[in-house]
Amino acid sequence: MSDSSSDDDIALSKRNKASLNGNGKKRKKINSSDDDDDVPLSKRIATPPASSPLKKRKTEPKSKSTSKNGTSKKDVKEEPITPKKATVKKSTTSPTKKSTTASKKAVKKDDDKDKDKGKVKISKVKKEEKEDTPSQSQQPEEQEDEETYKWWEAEDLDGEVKWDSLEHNGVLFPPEYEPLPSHVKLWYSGKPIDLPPTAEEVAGFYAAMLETDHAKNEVFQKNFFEDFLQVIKETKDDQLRSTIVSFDQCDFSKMYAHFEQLREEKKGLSKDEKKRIKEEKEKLEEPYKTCYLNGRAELVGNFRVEPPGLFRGRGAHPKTGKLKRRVFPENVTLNLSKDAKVPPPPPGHEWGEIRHDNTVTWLAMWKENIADNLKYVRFAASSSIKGQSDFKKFETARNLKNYVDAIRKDYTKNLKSELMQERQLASATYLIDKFALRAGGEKGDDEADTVGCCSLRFEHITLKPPNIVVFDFLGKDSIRFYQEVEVDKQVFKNLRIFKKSPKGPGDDLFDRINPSILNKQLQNYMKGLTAKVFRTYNASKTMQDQLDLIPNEGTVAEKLVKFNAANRTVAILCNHQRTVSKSHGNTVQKINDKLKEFLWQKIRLKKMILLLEPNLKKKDKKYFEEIEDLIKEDEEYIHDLVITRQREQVLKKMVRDNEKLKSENEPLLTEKSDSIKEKLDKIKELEDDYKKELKTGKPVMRKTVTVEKLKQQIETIETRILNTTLQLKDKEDNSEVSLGTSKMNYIDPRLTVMFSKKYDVPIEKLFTKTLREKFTWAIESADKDWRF
DNA sequence: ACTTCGACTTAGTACATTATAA
DNA sequence: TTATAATGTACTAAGTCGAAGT
Repeated sequence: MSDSSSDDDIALSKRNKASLNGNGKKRKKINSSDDDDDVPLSKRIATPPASSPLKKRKTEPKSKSTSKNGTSKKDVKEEPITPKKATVKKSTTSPTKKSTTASKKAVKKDDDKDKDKGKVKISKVKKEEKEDTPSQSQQPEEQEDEETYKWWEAEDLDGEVKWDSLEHNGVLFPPEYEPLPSHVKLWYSGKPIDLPPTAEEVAGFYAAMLETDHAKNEVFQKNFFEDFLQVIKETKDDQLRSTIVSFDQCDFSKMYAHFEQLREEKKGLSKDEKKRIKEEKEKLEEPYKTCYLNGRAELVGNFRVEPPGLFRGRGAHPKTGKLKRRVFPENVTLNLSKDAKVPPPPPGHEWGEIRHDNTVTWLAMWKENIADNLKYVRFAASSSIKGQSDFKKFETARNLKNYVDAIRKDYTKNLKSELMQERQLASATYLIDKFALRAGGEKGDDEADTVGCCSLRFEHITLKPPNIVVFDFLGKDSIRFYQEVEVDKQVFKNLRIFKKSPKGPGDDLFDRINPSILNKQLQNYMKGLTAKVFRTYNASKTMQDQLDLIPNEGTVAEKLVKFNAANRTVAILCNHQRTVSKSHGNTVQKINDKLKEFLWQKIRLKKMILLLEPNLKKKDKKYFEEIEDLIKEDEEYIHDLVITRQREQVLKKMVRDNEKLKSENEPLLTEKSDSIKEKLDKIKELEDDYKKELKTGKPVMRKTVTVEKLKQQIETIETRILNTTLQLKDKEDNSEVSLGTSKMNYIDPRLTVMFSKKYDVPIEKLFTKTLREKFTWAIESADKDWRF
């Protein structure tokens, strides 16, 4: 069992195979999507091709042990940080002194009062009445009720130092592994196997995912199994080691079934019990949720250490399925004030490192073992520190409008530059500006092969004279970017040059530039300008323009629809997608059936009118024209639909009633029971009527009606048809577009606030609670006339 | 000059909760 | 009231970008 060393080979042999031509570092990968040659526009191909699309959702038991593990957590929380009383920071602390040394990190952290940042004025000092109850009980509620710190009314900070004091209670570790009950085992070669807990845990990770697409992915299986073998090796159980050698012999289904059962049980819990469990969980988390930044309470974002599991890489990630190992306190570095109390590590453990670096904003950090990346515990999105940088981001983007004309003019000119590098820079900037591409840094062979602007390769664009470019590549998260667009003539020419031989598939389109060069160039125009600013700028600009088109009229619901439509144009610009839910096809089918049925009803009613007054047909030809639209097959189909549905309803109700009767020990109903039979007979009668109708083409009328009434009914149905049609269209339009990402990251929230105020649409309809908290600064600072 | 590292933002998906239809 | 669909949140992977390292 070679361990890690072999990762690379496995990792998608297919993909790397191709890479030879071009210079060494270039990767090649021509068919990112073997199987989807003609996927409809912008359909993602990230997901593994095979796999049955209609699989019902399987949830994998997240981490085993539903139980309240008994680990040490509690001990830890015994002393949450003391509420640090109000630290009234004098508003005017040393006004700006420019941070002297440019970059020394960690140099000036801690408490020397003369930080550079200075000038944060506290507009409202929070008082903490709780001070006398030092321990656990500082409830967030109380604190929330107090005035929150309005940093946006304070002066800005600018500089290296991010805080003056920082206190927190560390991080929450996942519960220890609890071995499965003895009757649940991994089976191998048809026999149950005893696994030591560490190995069983890993097997369980896979078992829990058995019905997911991941588990069916070969790379995933390979990576998982390799690491599984490695863990077995680490157990030093030589016999076991020699037993388990082949993935194909492993049968995880028993374990899977067990997890399913646990899930069911959990679902079946009574309300009270669920509530109790939840409360317990909250209590456990309590101490970690809040920290103190410069003496003020702030929420922590991800205070939970990521639990071990199998790495779920997106797209064709070479490392997908590898074991993400458990993180121990020894792996964790905490960051807090020098004079802050260091939270006690879980009993029997030590913290890896304690740091006091006030030039960064993370509270804790550890290194993950898949790609050796750092993972951070940070402040929540609603925190002042995040809010400030968010604000800054939008102000930078907003500032771009003062420069964008010049920049565009320049790059248009430079499209013809004699210098290849300049020409490439100009062309790349054009693409970023026009199509909202990302910068596109280099990626390694041990990552999914995705690209952005600077890393576009030969095969990612196709040129169609005179000036059409077809983009087709996988971007961030392996989301497909497919667009057929018209471009500037000169850009088209340039792209053709950039593709000229000897370049071929696998070669970089922009071989003279990279994001670093590009950004450096952009900085010349404006401080803080980088490639990603264009995405923010263009997104917000687009939103502003779209909102400007909306008339201030109609109901709230109508205005909301328009707002969402504007939001959608932005999402489409940024290529924000989501997978269509596997039930989507079904849903659409259902709606279509509904529509058909409405139509049928309508026509049927019209026929009735004619039965009552045949001469109307000549009088109002148009009105009755559509009767011909209904073809026999459809009619039959709908009859069947209606009849089947009614029967099912009756039977379903019977089943439900029976459950009640059963518990009361009453005799059960059957299809023979009088009440049921009566209903069924009626349906049968209806069915016969329909059959007759089908033959004669004349609806059977059992009740007396008037033409007036029928016309009225028709009208009702018509509005229903209209509504349903709209609903369907909306659903289709939206099914693969994700509005959330742009709302959260790209559209200046002040635009949304402006819309809310100007159009009188409650902000609750536009921002969810979390977004309202994140964007409090915008809600309080923008008015109805605000402009991006 | 280029690569790697560190810290931060952006992103889709899995799961939980709430709203709506039946 | 219950089943299902829509919406919202938690989670963590995957980007960007500046600075350190070589």
